[in-house]
Amino acid sequence: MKDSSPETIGAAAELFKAMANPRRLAILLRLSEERACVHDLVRRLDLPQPLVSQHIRVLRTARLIRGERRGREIVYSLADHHVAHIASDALTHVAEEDALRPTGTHT
Amino acid sequence: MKDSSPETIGAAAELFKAMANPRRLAILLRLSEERACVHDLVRRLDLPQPLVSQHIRVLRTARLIRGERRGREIVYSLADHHVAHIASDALTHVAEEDALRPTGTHT
DNA sequence: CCTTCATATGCGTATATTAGCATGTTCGCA
DNA sequence: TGCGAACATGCTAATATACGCATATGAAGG
Repeated sequence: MKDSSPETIGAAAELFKAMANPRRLAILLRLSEERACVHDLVRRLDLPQPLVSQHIRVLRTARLIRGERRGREIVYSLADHHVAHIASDALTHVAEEDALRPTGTHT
Repeated sequence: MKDSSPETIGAAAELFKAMANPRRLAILLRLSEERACVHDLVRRLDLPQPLVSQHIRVLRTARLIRGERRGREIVYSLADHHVAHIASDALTHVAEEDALRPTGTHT
C-alpha cells in the first residue's frame, strides 16, 4: 500500500484538519472555480473580512492555497489540483451517502 | 460544478473532521487493508483500548466505518470505498508535496 | 506625506477535542 | 450462575479552535 509512516499520516491529518471547516471548505471550493482576492471571498461568502483572513491563513499554512500580490490585492488560488480533487471527492461521497438514506433523514 | 449547498459543505467538513486526527486516520488506513476488531487495532497501533474505542465511536458516528458483532468481538470495516479513496488521495498529496520540497525539510 | 483601500494581526471568550483513568456493559463459556 | 474477555462509557484536565471586535500593516494615488 501507500507509505503510512507516522509522519505521512500526521501530515495527511493536518491536511484534513485544514479542510475540516465549512467556511474553509467553502473558500477552497470557491477558489477551485476561480482565483479570488480576500474581498471577493468576503462578499461571496458574506463573512467578516478578518474571519476570512484568519481562515486563509490556516489554508496558507497548510499549503492548500497560494497568494500572489496583484497591486493592492492578493489573489489566492489553490496550491495544486489534488486539493480540489479531494474536496470534490468528499462532496461526491456525501451526496451519494445522502442518496442512499431514506427520504428526509438528513434534517 | 458539484452541489455546494451549505448542507453538503457542512457534511463534507464533518467528514474531514472525522479524518483530521492521526490516530483515526491510522485506524482508517488499517481498516482499508483489512477488517479488524478493537483489540487488533489496540495492538497494532499500540494505544490504550478506551482511546481506540473513543476514536472508533467518532468514525462510526461519521459513518466512515461499520461494526459487525462476531461473537465477543466487533469487527470493524470501512463503510464504503470512497473513504479509502479520499484517505489514499491525501497520502499521495502529502507524499508529492514532500517530494517537491528541498531535501530534509520535513523534520 | 497623508489618505484610503486591501489585508493581516492581536486579544478575549465560548466551545470543542484529545487523552488518561476508572468503571460499565455484553458476550461466551465452564 | 459466575468469571474472564472484548468493548463502551463517564469524568476530568489540558489544549486547541472559531469567532467577534479593534487595530495594525502595506500598497497606491493625489
